[in-house]
Amino acid sequence: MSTLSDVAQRAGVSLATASRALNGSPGRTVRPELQARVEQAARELDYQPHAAAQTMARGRSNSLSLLVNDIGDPYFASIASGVASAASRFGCIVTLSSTGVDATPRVAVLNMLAAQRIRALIIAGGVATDDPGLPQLSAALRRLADRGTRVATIGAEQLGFASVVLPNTSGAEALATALLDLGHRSFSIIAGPDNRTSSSQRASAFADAVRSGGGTVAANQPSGFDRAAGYQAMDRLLTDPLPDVVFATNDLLALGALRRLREAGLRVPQDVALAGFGDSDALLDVEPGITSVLMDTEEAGRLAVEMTLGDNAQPRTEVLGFELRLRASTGRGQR
Amino acid sequence: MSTLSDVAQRAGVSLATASRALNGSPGRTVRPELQARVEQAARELDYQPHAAAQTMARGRSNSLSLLVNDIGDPYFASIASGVASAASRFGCIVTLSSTGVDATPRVAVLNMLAAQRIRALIIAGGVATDDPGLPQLSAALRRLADRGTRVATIGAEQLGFASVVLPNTSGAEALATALLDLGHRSFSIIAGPDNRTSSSQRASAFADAVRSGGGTVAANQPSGFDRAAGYQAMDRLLTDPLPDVVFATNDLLALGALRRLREAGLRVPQDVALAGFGDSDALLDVEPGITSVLMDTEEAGRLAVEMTLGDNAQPRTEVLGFELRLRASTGRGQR
DNA sequence: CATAGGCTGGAGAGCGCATACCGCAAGGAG
DNA sequence: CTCCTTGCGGTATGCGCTCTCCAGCCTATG
Repeated sequence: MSTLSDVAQRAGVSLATASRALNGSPGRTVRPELQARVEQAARELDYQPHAAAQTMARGRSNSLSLLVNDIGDPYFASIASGVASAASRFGCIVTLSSTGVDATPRVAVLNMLAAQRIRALIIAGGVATDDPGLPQLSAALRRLADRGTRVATIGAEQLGFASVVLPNTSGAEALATALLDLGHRSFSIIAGPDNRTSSSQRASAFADAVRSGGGTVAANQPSGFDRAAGYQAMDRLLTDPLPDVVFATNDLLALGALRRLREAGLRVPQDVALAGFGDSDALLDVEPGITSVLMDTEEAGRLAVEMTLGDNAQPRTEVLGFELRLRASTGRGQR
Repeated sequence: MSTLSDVAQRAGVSLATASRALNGSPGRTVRPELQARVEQAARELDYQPHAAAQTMARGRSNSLSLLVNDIGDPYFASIASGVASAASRFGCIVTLSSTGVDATPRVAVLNMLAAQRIRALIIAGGVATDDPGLPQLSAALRRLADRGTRVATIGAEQLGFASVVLPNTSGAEALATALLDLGHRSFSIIAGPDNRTSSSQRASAFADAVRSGGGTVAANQPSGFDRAAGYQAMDRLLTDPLPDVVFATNDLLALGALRRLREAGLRVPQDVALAGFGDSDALLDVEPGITSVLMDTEEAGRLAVEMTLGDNAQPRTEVLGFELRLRASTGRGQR
């Protein structure tokens, strides 16, 4: 493993010159001839800079860290994709932590990341608003930020950092309006856990929009955020007369509900219409097509990177766009 | 930002003692009283070790790197999930690179990783066997390995490193046998690109097993590896009389084919049976259920970590298990 | 022709930590 | 009671690099 001083020696220059030639130095230049000699020496020795040494000498690292609930979840995977591509444009190494939803393991991870002196931290995925570890998580985050790590969150603006805000409210409103326009009048909401801001935001914005548009919304029971929860929630809804539309606050819930409907022999949208939120890839192959609100999650990742690494002063929060995807599952309003 | 020497000073001990108290030292112990004093001082100062400095002093880092084609793809996301959880058990930081399928950008990434002096590298996802950048990729990989990085691959055993081998051959054989047992006789294969080993392995193993079981296999045309490719391949198949079964070498191809079949008004499995490979989550919500070969990709990630970080001498290659998932899409053989 | 000022190369001081080595004290064996 | 061993704390070196400071040269200017 050759070092910079090997390169310098071989090129017949000083360590300082070799460093300047290979990695540049603000406001300094190296005579082209020496520059070339150094570069050739580096090539001949197959020199690779030692990132840790650079980090130490420079006093800052070039790694960015992404914290997600579950990297196996397509939602987070898609964010990771955006983060990875954007970070590579900044020459940053991306480190990944998949911590689950609880606050406590996150605190542990944050401490490891503090040791890394990471340049930026992006947190995707919320924590339950009533998680007992929340104060410690906030404190750990605050410490990181105080020490120079730029923090941004995606869909967790309540933490008080730069944030990509999901179009929960605007998207849910737009969806509700569109469904009313289609002629639907009675709605049930499968809301997911009520201690997760994104699902409760979607649910309440949807309900408000429906009511102010003259529709009715049935009370709903909190649950999980995945297919199984959707299945169970739908199961409970089956005991009462069905509404025109079941709105699930995310796609997985909607898919779980769909499964229960199929098992009950009910047709979508003839017997009941169904809508989700997120328009994740999981909807791609389902028949009938499920109405949903498309969020460009890759773009969310990109924006978050931009907010932390971009040099131009970025706004502290940025609202992600959305697109309504009206599909067969909500019919054409001829009901 | 307090340093170890701050801690030592506050605790009234030397730097060395503080280091030993906080991070241990092989074969050395610290008197319990001093140990406690150091720990308290660290707590009071909110001391965090400087990972780069430790890396430098120790001469090795504790980061593991995962290289995938596309982290947004559920297959890779699932591997990443396994890798992340296993790596955290080893106290390793995971860095993620999502490089696409081409060899050349991978070489660039490998150079960055070389600078990181990473402890282990896990490569998931193959490269085309005829990629012009392949020799350079091999060379870069070899250099990394020579410098002490432990390399493992998932589904790319041809690179010559420790490897988790996908059950392409055994799984495809088992599937073919099962389909023959169901009474199917004529098969078409949607094989994906023929320069990707996993798809060509599955295709040829499947074809061999079918033939030796008395069935017939139609020649197939290479294509991509995603839904669009499956759609187009199915489109071409529609011009000829349909076989009993269409086997796609991965699930996304199968889903693309399914879409084309639906558009053509053909029913699965009544008009034609359909099978995929991988049993990814994408199949979860599709009706009818698609027969596939389940691979535990999370486990693959875990195994790869074990092979690189585990201290006990690991076998150089490990074959991933599989499970046949026979579902409605291949009928019950009453045809 | 003298001198200021820009350019560029080199010397050297750290960055924060682990660890080899040294020294001292206490305890056991002879 | 002495000598050797063992246990443990401290000192100091160096990991590989960046960057500040200084010195030399060359050019421009009065």
